[in-house]
Amino acid sequence: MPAITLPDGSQRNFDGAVTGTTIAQAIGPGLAKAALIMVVDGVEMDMSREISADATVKFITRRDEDALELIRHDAAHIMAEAVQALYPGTQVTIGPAIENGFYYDFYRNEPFTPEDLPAIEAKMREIVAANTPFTREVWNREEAIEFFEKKGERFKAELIRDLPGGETITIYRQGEWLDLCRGPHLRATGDVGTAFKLMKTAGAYWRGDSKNPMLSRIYGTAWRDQKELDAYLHQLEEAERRDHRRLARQMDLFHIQEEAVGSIFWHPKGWRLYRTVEAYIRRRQEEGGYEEVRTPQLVDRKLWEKSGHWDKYRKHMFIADVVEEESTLALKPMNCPCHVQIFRQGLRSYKQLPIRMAEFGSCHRYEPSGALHGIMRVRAFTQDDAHIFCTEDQIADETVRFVELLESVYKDFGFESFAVKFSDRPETRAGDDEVWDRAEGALKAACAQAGVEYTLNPGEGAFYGPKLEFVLRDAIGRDWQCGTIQVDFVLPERLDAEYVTSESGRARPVMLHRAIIGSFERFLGILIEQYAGRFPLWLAPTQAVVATIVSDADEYAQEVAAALQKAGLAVELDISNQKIQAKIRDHSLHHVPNILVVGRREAEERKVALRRLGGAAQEVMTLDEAVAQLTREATPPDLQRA
RNA sequence: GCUGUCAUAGCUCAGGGGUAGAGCACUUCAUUGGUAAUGAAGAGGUCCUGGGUUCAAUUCCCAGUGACAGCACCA
Repeated sequence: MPAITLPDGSQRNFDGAVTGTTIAQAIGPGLAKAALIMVVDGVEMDMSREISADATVKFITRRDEDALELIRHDAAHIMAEAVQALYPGTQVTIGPAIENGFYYDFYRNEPFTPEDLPAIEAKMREIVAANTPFTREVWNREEAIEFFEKKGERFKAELIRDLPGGETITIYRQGEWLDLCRGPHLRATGDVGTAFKLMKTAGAYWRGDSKNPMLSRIYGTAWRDQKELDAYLHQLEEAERRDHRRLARQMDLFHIQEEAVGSIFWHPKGWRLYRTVEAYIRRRQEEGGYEEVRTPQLVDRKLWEKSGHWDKYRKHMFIADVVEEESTLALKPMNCPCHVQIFRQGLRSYKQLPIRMAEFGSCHRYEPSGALHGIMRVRAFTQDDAHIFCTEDQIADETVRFVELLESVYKDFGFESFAVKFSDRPETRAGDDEVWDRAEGALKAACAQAGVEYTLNPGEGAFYGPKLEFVLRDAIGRDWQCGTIQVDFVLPERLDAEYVTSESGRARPVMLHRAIIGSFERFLGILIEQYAGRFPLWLAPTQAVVATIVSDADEYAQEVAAALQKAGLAVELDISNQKIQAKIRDHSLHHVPNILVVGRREAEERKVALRRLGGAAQEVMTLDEAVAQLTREATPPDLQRA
């Protein structure tokens, strides 16, 4: 006699076991029609499942956000059925719901191409229209393996074989077609609805391992209704407009070309943006007790051998052989070994710690060609790198200080929210477990002290220590690691860094590797997308354009531009033979934040008509006022606070 | 690196076995205008590179390079 408690607190009693469908019907015909799935004591279950004990039950309908994942998961199944119907011999593997949609990985000699998608999508719509019920079956493990092997589905068989011993093996059937699946599922294929679309094909390794065969993946998107789907597709188009590669061309910030793949040619405007960010970070770090250094680009392989990088990353290093000598140099892929060399000059005392050594370090890494992405992932980049040499006791305080600085910097750049990941020991690593226990423990304690909430990223730490990653998201929804802090007990040992203790003994410092923005290239890419090119004034590559209405005002316009330039603003002069409308349009399209319009009237009165980007109104003021106002507005946020 | 797609004017793109086009940008001329496109004329191409097929290749085939998407990688 199960008593079912509903979300509103009310209870209903049934004689004997009941299905979700029965409960929903008892509550009302509307719910019975709408309920896609039930949640029993927090566990999602098919509507057809029976409940025989007391339980708390709620139902998920199309109105619930939670329905999205179910719809997407079912859409993946339906896609798999469609594919196998159209392309016999294709093997199924896995097909989960993901953010905004779903995918399914297939094994097939001929990979799927975009041309295949319309037919598959059409077949899917047929299956949805048929509204075939999903039914759940519990199978015996051995029989399931045998069944799939007989069918030639070796990937499925492997999946079942690898399921943990006690796991119930469930099969979901939709008409003739069936798949191994944990469930739960919607009631029938029709519940998926019609708001879905197949998006693209791609290769993906079986079980995410490049040693395994490559599968053919099809991505789709699915939503609760057409409106949501349209909104999503529209959002994708908008994101494309924010793409930093496109904006860089449009705004003349930088370019990349074949002769220097993965390296950036910074144009004057892009470089100005770069220097503005660099100057800002330099000020913030000086204020934060860092000392800036500069270390060599080319360093003998002996140092990389000692640090362990040669062993692990040699394939990703640019090597320079010297004909005249018997030496092999490498372009530095990172700065830490060099910073240790500075630390090692002379005797260090415990009284000097912590030492915060910063460098805008230019690094080169031979990134795999497929990893390159605009300015976000390159082969030559500059980090806002620093290493904090400190004692074990100082780790927590230094981490707190760092996190505070990072949060303040991100806020100044307009990033209010970002993800934090804690990456712990990887499989191949330097240092024994005791050292890793200490390093991970110290970093966790520091997080607690700093009030940092993170998600765990198991096994993703650096080879020498655990790390916190600060992740920002680009316009297309891709996540990028920018900031990081890493606890390292290993390199000081390998590179023999030590200091004199209060007892006049010798001890190893701990190294904290840390970066706030990470690489300038990546951060600027994200910054461009974040603002869609419409930067706040202090970051704008062109802060103002002086545009004339008539050529009689040319001379005065030059004077205005000179005055702004003298005040430190990035200003351009437009005395071209164009109508003012055309000039406004042109500079607005290039996201110039301020246009100072001068005509005969302004020239006579020594005024300017200031027009803000996107605004229709203009404000007439004297030249002096304009200079003062724009200078004030263009002051970087840290200097405004000072 | 792997799988797929793509590569034509500065940019965005159309085209197609018989040496090529549009819009924007650019140059020149006319126009001196009041807040998101003044008009006209002109210039601009090794159709990514190298092979092959063909009477003929920018177009078809093969290879390379690069870009894009995803996967793998990311000290």
